[in-house]
Amino acid sequence: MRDSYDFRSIEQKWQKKWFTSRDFQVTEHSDRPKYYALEMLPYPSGKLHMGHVRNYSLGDAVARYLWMHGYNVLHPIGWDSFGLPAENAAIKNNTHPEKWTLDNIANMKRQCMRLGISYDWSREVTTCFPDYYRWNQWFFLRMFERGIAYRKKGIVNWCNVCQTVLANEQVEDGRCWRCESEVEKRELEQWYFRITDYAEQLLQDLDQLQSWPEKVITMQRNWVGKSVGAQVRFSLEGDDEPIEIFTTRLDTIFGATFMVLAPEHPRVAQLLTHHPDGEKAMEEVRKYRAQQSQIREGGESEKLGLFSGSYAINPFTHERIPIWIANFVLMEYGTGAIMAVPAHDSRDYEFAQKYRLPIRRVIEPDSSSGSETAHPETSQDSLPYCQYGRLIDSGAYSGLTSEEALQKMYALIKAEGIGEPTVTYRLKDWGISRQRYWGTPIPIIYCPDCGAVPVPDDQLPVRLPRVENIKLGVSPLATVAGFLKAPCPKCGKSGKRETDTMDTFVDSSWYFYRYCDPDNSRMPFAPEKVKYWFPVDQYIGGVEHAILHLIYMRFFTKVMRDLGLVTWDEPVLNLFTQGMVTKDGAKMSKNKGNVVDPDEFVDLFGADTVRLFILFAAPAEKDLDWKETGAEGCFRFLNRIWRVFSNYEASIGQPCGEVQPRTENDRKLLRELHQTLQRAGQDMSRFHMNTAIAAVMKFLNSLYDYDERVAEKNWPLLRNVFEKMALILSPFAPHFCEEIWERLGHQGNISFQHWPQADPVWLAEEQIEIVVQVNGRVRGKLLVPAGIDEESCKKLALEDRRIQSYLAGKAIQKMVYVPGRLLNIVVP
RNA sequence: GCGAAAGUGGCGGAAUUGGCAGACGCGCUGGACUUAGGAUCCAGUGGGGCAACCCGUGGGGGUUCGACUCCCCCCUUUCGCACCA
Repeated sequence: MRDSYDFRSIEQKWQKKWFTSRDFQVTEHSDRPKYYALEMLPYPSGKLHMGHVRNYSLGDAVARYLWMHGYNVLHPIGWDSFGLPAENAAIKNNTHPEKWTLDNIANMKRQCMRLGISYDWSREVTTCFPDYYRWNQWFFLRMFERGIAYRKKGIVNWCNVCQTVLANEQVEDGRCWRCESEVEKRELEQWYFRITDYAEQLLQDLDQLQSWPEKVITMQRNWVGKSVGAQVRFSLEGDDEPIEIFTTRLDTIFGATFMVLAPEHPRVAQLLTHHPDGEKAMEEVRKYRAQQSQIREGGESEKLGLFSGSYAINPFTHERIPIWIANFVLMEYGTGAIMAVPAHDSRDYEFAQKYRLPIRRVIEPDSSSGSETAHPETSQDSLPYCQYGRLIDSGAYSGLTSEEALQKMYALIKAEGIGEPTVTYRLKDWGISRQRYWGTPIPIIYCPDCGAVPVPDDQLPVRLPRVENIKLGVSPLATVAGFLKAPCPKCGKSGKRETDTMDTFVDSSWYFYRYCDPDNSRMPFAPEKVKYWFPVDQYIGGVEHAILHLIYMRFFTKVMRDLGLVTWDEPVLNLFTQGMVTKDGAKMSKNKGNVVDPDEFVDLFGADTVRLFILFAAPAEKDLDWKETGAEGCFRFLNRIWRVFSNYEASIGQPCGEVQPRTENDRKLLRELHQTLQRAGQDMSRFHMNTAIAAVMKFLNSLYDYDERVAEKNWPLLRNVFEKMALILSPFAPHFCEEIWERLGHQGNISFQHWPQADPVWLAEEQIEIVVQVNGRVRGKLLVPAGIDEESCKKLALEDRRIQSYLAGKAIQKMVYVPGRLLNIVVP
């Protein structure tokens, strides 16, 4: 790398300047319009990986680009610093989670600084500090007051080897991510957030998120999983207590030939007491339950079921139908019981075939609506038929369409009191309890008399006590006597603190509000500060957060709105999901040993090159394969600029007069410069960083061309060229551009200069090239004056010898003329 | 199985509204400068053919003067969901 520009000293110089003179610190007091650029806050796992570098390079390009457009840009960073990995690392390395975490933060902060990202470091938020997590507790208490935070028994993932609850994300293919033993389901008492109360809003307000990726919207919509249907009570034969089922296809109820309960359904045990061989049946049911509690390993497992011995009455046909218990019905969804309509549901059909249960067709394709080519259906082979259609063999409803029948049937069940139209959601309440140490203590004291009592606000934060020697199998906080015992805030009697901590997704649900007012000790944030900065104008992060984090933060904002803290429904206007950084096509992971360390490449090429390459190598939303030779190419590009700049520096270093193009070469270069400005600006506003950079590279080639063929250089022009190049490249390679900017005799941070606009005068070409086609094939090109009219252009084309040879005296059928573009001559 | 996105040179990728396919970069080939080149500069680089020219955007149809782009069918890959009643 001999002869390369001295990126080490240049980058150090500017980083020092930016951060000591606090160039990027912002306040709400500005006459510029505000812009909030946000990147997902990192988990401090040790060192930055290339995914972080990509995220922050993108965010920084956006932030600096907007500064140059006159905005007051908030661009903060923080650390999502509670969580399991810290605890695991502590156990493994015999250290403390706090030390491990703070060391990692220090290292990663150094790495961020080294990349020259324009963060406002005065707003750094660290979620494991009491001045942050006390507000988690504060939010918890507000939610507790409103019944949004509540305690209930729930099914959780339990690893018997590690003796702990696992988050869903920590269960991979039904096994514990650490010890790979099978995960069980356990019933435990846990704290929950009633996110289901917001299910409808979370769904509805997706419409406000016009510039979120379609993919994320779809994933969220599916996650909330709304189904419109009805709950219907089926009375039992010889039993007063009916069983309620949920269906979205009430129109098929005349075809309901049996009922199926989930193995966990509360009525199962009671029903089986009437079973001739109840013991054995119960044994079978336990098998199903055990099977269900393991998470199934992909694909559907075989449907198994047994007859309960009891019968229900179909409220529409008044027929008695057998009640079965089967492994394919889920207790968690709907009512845990279904009416089975084998003719019109593929699962019911499969089950009915296996156990030889009656199948009755009640819907047929609606030939009157739709383009259905009316096959004379021979019922058997076209079943199950799962679409809407027209009802048959359905009593008074026969002949109606599904839609018509549904409305009438909903009305009937309501009138008869046997059911009601219902909406169900897949979304479940958010279980936030973790039997772990490194997290926010839940601010609750259990009093033998008063029950679960909230810790009063003035006693916040409930500090996380220091626990040495964290062990498995023991809830760490329960081992700290000084923490565990606490007087009941209501009656003063001796009580016990909650020893569970909060899910770390709570921390990341509102951190971006805290950035607006990070030092507030009276409130999570001052509403007026948040009001100034919000909503987030651009959020950038990995698509892996499409569901959890991005739904939780939307939920939190809605709760905050209901608490009167904010006035909007949605916190983030625009979301951009970047692609992954891979190596040799595979996700980087320690196991595979293909992790690329950013530090190594910053050492080798400098931060500007690394940033440039990571934005250039692929469109930002797609996966990017890290290639060292590619990074070298970007390094070469910066060096090429540097080389030609160094040659000219003495002549253009100081302002040297007006730009006056004198020759055709001058004019050509100037035109190309302005075309580049145009292109780069357009591309950046569309997040097409790769093509924006390509445009500048292309321009550099023109500059080399100019350098080679023009002996008498136009210094004012070249000065202008370097100014503009430095400006448009500065969001990507800021140190490099600052240096050039300074050497051109300018003062002041280049990111606060105006983005250079293309001058329309120089965008207009005097001569344009018209493509001439014959029958759609390119047969020639004409250089014509820009304002040429259609007739002269056609005339020129027909006079062209080459074109004539293709026409060969044939009669012209048609000529298609696209002004400024092409002429297509059609001949037989 | 359902849903979404995507398939373009040796590779990463370009191509506002249908209008010169392959910008830009990597790699490769040749040359220059050099004791040297893994530095730099210049030239070339989709395939076939000496050439004129022909063929080329996963495959097959279609619409159009004109299709990477629009429509229909099929194949492949990636991602998401996965017994949701």
